[in-house]
Amino acid sequence: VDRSIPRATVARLPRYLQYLNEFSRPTASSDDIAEGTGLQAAQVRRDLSYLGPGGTRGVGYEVARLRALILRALGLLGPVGVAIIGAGNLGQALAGYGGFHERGFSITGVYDVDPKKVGSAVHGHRIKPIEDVPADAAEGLFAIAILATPPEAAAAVTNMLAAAGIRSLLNFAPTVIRAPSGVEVRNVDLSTELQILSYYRVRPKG
Amino acid sequence: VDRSIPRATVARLPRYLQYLNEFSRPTASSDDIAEGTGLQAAQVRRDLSYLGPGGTRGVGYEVARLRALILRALGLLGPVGVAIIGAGNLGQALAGYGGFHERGFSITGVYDVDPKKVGSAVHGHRIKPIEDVPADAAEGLFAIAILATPPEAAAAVTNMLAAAGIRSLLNFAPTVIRAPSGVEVRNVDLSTELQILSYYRVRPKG
DNA sequence: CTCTGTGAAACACTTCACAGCG
DNA sequence: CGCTGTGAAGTGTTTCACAGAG
Repeated sequence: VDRSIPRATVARLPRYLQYLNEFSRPTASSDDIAEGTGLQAAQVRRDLSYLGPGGTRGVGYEVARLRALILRALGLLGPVGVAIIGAGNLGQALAGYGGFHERGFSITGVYDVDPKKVGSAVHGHRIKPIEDVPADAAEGLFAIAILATPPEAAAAVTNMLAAAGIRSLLNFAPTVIRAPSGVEVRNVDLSTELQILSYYRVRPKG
Repeated sequence: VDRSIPRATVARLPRYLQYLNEFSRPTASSDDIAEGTGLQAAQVRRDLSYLGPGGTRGVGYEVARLRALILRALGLLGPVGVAIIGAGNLGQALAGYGGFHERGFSITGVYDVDPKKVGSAVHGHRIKPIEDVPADAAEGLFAIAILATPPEAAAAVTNMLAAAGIRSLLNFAPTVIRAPSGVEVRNVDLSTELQILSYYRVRPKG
């Protein structure tokens, strides 16, 4: 039996979770979920089938149970530690994002190179020196790192994190990061998104 | 001849553009680009082939020409107007992002519901009332809208924009948006990204 | 010889359509 | 009867491997 879930399905699981959080009735059918998320009912059923049998034929999926199944599949049984690298504008804004705890994450550190920033606090998190990253990572303090550095620094920081055993990176710096092997990198870049949208503006439904 | 470009390729074009911007030599081979972006050389060639013949066998792609081809394919011949809906924390931060002009976009308006905010300015952009959106959109002032509203407001704003003929939305609100037909929506959500990364933290290389 | 551009094969993902459970 | 779960078909994407241009 292959226990792994297709990448495309993994990318949709958070969407189901989000929808289920706002769902009021105790059970939801694949049609309900499809309707609410804008996906096909067949796709919803296929996706959820990877989590193991979770529904009741003739009824649908028990919402509370399905939520738990998705959280377990995503590895969100307990809080997951997240480090923010870079305490500039963006890093500080991210540190202030209130939804971390509620969604199963906790900020375990905010790091910066600038000695003038180190020691001060943003949104209740003391800023630590970047040199502390390897030790904190090795200690298992955090499992995911958010890169909020200037683009020039991103490559060096990536290597430092990879060497320290961190395998999950969320990159906000507008630069191409070559993922070291075994490391999963997700890029979130405003310009990239706008450029993609620009294509579909001219050529709808490509 | 089918002139349309596969979605997966469109999503990678900005990455090529970013890489080419930092490339110093006058010509780049598919191996160079693959090396720099972390993709396969065959994929680079296939992607670029959708732009029409652009390379020289035995040499590679002329960087300046290739950049122009990609920009044209993305519909970025002249500046594209972008509206920011919602002048809260996030909306203000986005309005301050300096890279818009350089990347071919220009902010044509920042809109908010709150009468107390309307009239004041953020980063040089006067905040307009949300009621102005339909008229401004109809006038062709902007072609892409960035949603930076609270999640409760996102659905209503989406409908308003769709009715006004806007077909490209970048949604930063952490909520599920059902795209009206013909409208391309891209979601950028921190929690979603972290949840996906959490999966690969537990199960590398899925 | 180097490197592009592309048929063809391989792979991944989505959708259809329906057997069969509750 | 309503709905799940899934073979099988359909579609989209990636990779291989090489003919042929420069």
